Amino acid sequence: MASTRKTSTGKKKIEIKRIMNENARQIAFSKRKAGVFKKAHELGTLCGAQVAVIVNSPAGIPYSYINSETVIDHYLSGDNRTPTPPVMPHREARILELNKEYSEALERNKSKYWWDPIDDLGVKELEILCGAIEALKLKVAERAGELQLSSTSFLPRNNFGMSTSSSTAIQNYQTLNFSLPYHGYGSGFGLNGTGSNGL
Amino acid sequence: MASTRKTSTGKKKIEIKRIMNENARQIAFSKRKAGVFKKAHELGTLCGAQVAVIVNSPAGIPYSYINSETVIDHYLSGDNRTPTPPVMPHREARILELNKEYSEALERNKSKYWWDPIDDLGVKELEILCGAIEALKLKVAERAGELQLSSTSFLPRNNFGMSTSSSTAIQNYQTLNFSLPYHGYGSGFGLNGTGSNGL
DNA sequence: ACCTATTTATAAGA
DNA sequence: TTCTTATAAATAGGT
Repeated sequence: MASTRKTSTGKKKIEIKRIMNENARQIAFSKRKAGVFKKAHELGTLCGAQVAVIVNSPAGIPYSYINSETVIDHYLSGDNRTPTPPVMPHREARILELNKEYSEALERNKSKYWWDPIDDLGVKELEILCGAIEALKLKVAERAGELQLSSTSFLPRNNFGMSTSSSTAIQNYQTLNFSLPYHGYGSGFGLNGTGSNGL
Repeated sequence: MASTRKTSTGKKKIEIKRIMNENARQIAFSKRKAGVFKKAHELGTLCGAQVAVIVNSPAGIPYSYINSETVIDHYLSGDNRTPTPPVMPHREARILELNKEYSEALERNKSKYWWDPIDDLGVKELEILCGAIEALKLKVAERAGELQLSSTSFLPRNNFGMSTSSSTAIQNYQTLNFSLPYHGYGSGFGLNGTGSNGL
């Protein structure tokens, strides 16, 4: 031990309100986004829960963590046949395609955390996000069917009138994992130009 | 101080892998779900980021935290006029309706954290989730337009072919806050019957 | 639900 | 951005 010099004043308690200093806000965003993704990952892993986290930076850059052990396991297991449901709506078919594409993308990117920014998949990842959201919506629609939403007077506006008959067919294709960087689209959040953070 | 008896062996480090004990897994799910929601809330508040977290318990019960200071602030400010965009697609109109409904629901429920389970809003909240997902999808579609996805050969399957012309119109109506309990639908996760946790 | 020993996250600073 | 460190916050195991 060469020195015992104190190099930090340490963490201080802060109020949960908007950080007004722009630079400090950017730093907090980076750190805490990573923290939330990590916690979401742990929740999914420890408890077997499906988790989706989508964050838009103040400048509008989307990041996300979306997991589904079910989907990933299924595809990586090599069983790529579609389950041939009684009726396969286009929407579900599309999700299956996206899941497959993503599992392939996954294999090309082995980083410490697999939600780390991937530099050359912007368009594909956005596609996958579309699919993930579709999958979540299907899940909701499925549940809506269970709750018989359409019989409630509250819901003439409901346009998710899927029959519950397709529920079991999509059981194993709900969500998927990925991350969005889209750096280079920071429409003026005024930081130093290192750029890889993409706020 | 009547006693100095040690009442706990304290936290122990655990591996991030599925918790095999069902009861322990349920407890971890409850605690960590709250933790993730809180962290997501802090990220949004501190950094002004839009955040959406959706969690399905192992039994399929959906919970979510979705924030948008923009939307809530707008509606709570009393300016409920629609912005009258050049063309208002049905989908966007629907989101506006849902946002308004939710801001009203918010006022009726003041709990420590506003994503705490609300016991009698199941159907309405599910509706709102549909709207939130729609909003997220719009956001993605908007971004897809910016990236010119439709000109990419990769995307003949893209069915989000919105024109970018509506982007600015929906700028302030992207997301909203809420929480889903849906307790009482735990399809056999086999716990003691306290029930308020809703796994 | 509450307790508390520990681990983990993170605010400041370099 | 990445590292360090003091401190705040989260939480695993128990009651």
